[in-house]
Amino acid sequence: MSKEITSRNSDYSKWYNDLVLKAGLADYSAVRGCMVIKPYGFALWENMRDQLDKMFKDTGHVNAYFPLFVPKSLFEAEEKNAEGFAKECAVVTHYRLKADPNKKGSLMVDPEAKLEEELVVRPTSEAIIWNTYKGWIQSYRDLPLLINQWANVVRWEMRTRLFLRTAEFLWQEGHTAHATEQEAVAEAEQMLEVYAEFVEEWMALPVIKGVKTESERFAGAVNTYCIEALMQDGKALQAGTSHFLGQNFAKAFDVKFSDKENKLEYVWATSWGVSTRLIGALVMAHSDDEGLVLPPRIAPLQVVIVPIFKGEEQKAQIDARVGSLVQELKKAGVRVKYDDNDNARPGWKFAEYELKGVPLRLAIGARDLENNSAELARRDTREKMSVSMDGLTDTILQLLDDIQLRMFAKARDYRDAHIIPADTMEDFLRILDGEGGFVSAHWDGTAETEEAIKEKTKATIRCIPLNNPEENGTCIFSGKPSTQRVLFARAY
RNA sequence: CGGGAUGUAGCGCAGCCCGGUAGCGCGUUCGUCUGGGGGGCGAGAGGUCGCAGGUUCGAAUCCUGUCAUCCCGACCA
Repeated sequence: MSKEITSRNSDYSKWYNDLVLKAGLADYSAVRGCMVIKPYGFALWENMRDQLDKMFKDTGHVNAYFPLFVPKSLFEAEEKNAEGFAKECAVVTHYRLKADPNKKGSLMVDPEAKLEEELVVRPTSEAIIWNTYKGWIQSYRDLPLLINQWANVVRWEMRTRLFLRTAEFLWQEGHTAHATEQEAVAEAEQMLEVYAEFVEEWMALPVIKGVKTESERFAGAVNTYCIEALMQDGKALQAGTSHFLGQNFAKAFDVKFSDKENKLEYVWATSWGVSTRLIGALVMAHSDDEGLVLPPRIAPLQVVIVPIFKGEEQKAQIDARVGSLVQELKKAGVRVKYDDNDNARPGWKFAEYELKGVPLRLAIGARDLENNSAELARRDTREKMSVSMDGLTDTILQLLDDIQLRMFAKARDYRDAHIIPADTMEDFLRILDGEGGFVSAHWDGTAETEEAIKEKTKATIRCIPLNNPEENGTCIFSGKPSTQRVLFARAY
């Protein structure tokens, strides 16, 4: 009907856009490259954010907030980082508008209000944060400093896509300072584990933990850890990154501390982040041609109850039955909605809640009242069953758990079936041009080869998996000796 | 920044080639019958045709410019 969505087969990109727009996650805005996150999409982000925030705090971090603007002189202090982001920075040059004398009703930038120093709108906050940390850290007793911030950042992208790449996006960025290298490395690894746990257990999305190659590494980092997920179209998506920054920022911003021997040392740093991009990953990994499929643990709504009735009398009976059930479910911590809006009919509601990916739908009508039953439909398998009203809360709790596990298992099976070894460039390309996925291949370790393969196949090295087995072989491209396979894929 | 496409009612589109004052579906409003998979019937409301110029007696339609968005590339989380 009016909410037909494009099928995955006919046009995957269009399917994704349709889903995001029609399920009410986001909307385009009047600003090029920037989107509006609508209430339903934001509710999803809130659930993700709340859980991540809890996990950060459980690992000893605290939240703070740093400015949106970074003076250019600070921004350029860490050279590699500045260079890496320079091409996509929005810059504030003036601080005032005035009426345009040549055009009535229009405003113009006041040329007399030019800033002495331009302000860079943060593409990431290392610069302003390390400039601040300098004043906070004197002694080893001030360490470690474990701070996270929830913020927006701006990266002026040429080409944008809802959630996956927008000019402005929401994220969290953790920035930590440590007395020793080992401690900082451990922190970066720990946060990678936190991300992996969150994405797998809450978003039901299996990930591969790994390390980036030098050319894919965060600008200014010594080492970049990442979690990589696989979408249904066979393309990979970086779901989160955690960086060991060494002493690069400490040196650039002169952040030193006195150690126990009263020697001055530069501190060791990490930073780590995930963004609203995760919502894009969630959509592309689980959803189907009917709409979103959301994992119960982060679904804004877990259960929707739809009454089916003729006349006020039946409606009142259903209300009474549902009322106590809703109370019970809420007490059990279930996010439930009783949709008794009489403006939409049951069939319409069924389709609408499927589009929105609500994990469970309960329909109750006159027949059910007689039989003390209800019709329960699960979104992931689209399976419908008649269940007893007795013990229904337990039935629902169990099903929600089952959906969560099943969604993960399904995504994991798909992912596992799409990690394919290749030993020739012919195989390599055949896999990518076919169903896609990760191609596990030997690489000689040089940036030149990596670049050449990218040029030829559009595939990049997504990561060198953690605990990657040693295996002697020859580079798939250059034929030079190699000690391990790495994962290639076309990526978002 | 290069290539392609689109802008007409809240949404999706037709009309444009061949100029004559705007139409369809969905939604919406009212009434009614309805209700277990996106309802039926009847009656309404709703549009300076993205914006600015130009050609013409007359422009949604032709011309020029401009803005915006989407898709494909180069860049990136």
